[in-house]
Amino acid sequence: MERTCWNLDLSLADVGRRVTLLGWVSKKRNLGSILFIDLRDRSGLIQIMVKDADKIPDIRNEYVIQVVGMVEKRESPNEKMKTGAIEINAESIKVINTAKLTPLIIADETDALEETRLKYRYLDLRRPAMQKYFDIRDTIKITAHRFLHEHRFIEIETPMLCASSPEGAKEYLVPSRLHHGSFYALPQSPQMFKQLLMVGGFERYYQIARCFRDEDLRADRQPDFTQIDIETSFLDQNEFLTMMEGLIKDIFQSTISYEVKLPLRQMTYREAMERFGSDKPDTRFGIELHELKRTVFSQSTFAGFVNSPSIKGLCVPGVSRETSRKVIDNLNLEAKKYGLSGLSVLKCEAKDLAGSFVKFLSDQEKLHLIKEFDAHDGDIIIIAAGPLNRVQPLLGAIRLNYGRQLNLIKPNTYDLLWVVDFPMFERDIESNKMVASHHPFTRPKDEDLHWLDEDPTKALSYAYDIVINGYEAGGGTLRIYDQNIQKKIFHILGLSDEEVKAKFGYFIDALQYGTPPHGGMAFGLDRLAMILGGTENIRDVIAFPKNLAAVCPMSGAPTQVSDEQLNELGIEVKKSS
RNA sequence: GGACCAUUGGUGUAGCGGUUAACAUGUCUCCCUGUCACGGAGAAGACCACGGGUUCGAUUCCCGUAUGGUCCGCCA
Repeated sequence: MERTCWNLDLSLADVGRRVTLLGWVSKKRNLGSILFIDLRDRSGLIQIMVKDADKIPDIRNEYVIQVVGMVEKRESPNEKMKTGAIEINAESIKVINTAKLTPLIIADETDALEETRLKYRYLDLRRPAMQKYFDIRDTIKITAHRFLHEHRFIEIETPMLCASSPEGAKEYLVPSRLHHGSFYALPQSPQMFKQLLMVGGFERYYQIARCFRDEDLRADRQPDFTQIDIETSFLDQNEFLTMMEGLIKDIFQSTISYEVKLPLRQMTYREAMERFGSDKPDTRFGIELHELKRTVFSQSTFAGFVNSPSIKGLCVPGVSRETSRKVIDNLNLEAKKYGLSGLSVLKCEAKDLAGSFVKFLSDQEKLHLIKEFDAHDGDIIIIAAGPLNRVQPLLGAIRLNYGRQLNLIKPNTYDLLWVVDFPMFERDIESNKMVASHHPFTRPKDEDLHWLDEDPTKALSYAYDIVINGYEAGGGTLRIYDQNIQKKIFHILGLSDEEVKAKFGYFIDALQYGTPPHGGMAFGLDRLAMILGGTENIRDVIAFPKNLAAVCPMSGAPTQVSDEQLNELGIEVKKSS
């Protein structure tokens, strides 16, 4: 169609130029015999000025129009607009298409609820704020492509239709029409393929990879999502992390012009859990966790403390007055979520502690607590007791809630760090079996190999997460290439040779033909876009996302299919009552 | 699988055991020559999510269901 440029291509330099613009009517301001139209295209808004409003056709919001006119300097510029110094003096306006009244206001300050926005996503996406998220997302991808290409990576696509693998997240299954009763699985990640590409000799691979996980959703979790998936050969952990830091630095620079200082800090998993109660700590504010079992309460006679393997606490400044009965009830509710019967809240008043729990404390313990936290009047101290793997996450969650509630996190600040040295194994609470913390191909740290025989839970791994502002923005591991160690790991996981063969057969085979030392990671593209775009909702950076019930509010997916389709696939569906 | 919160004109909110259900915004009509969240005047627009209960009376209180959101489990 006839179009001379996009809106934001124009500036004062173009005054006097005759242009033809295309776009949507964003806003109309009719002052009688002068009419203003804000015309929106993908680049942004520009003001159209119509001197003789009677001569133009009836136009309403979101009509698609073509405007022919002269670029003029404005009598009264608008500094808030990028094109605020100029306007288009319209000679003619042509309606290219009309629009129904939209169910939501198409402006950055839309007041529509997310439910409505998702139902009419195609309209929501017209909002400049939304388009900005996708610009950022695109810039991340372009930057990654360029950086990785320059570092001799090659992008290779791996299959979407894969063999089901028994470990890890639940998979989306795709029935086979040609093989009734058999199913493909959509990849949770290209994990095995990328390792096989290392066996295949590519040395440096990447892929902007779609991944699928049939798990319950969260504000930062979608069932289909995108990773910048990376694998390299012949790099040790620090060589690899240094390279990835370069990528992250470039991404921050190109998207938001933020300079990331390198090298990034490394914090061990253990330290992150002990100090912040999270393996993805937001370290932009304090309220750190303190160990109390060995210190303040070493002599405690309180039954709840004596029998607890750990007691930890934190001190929240200045919230004593707001800490009503209801607030304390909610804290206890939070504790129950984490499998603890409750927690203790103490208020610091008149250089002493108050609250229903003080009766269980000796004077010495009270003084010790105040000193431990350097607590002042108006502060509260929250204490949780129980198994460490519940106490720490609980206090970590409470810490984060207060950090947000008290606005302790400065906006537009970025906190990047590596969390390293994850344990190889965890003990599953229900089955008491040993399970791999990451996956069974994660390489144990050289200096921890002896623990595999002595006490596997003490063995740490070459595993690393990049944590940005309290989000796990990516993670990965070095992989095992020594088959003897691999056998030992399977043994610890309680897998027999037959089970290994059945579960990982072709993969284990492949590793026996000269596998290079290798390792990699995957960045969550959606999470990066979310962090850099400044939103806490991953749905904002995904064009057509699913809601928490894994339903697409616009298309209605998943939907029922016809009996013909099912017959062809040899599938019978149980009618749910 | 579990916990909590929400559901009121198109949109977003307020509200209360008895109301003409309020406000903002959007929409429509009229007026307006420099607006830009334009302004002014007026109008239309709501079985207060659904089902049951308590009550003389329920949009309001209670229970259930549905939908949505946040979290725990889960996410090698």
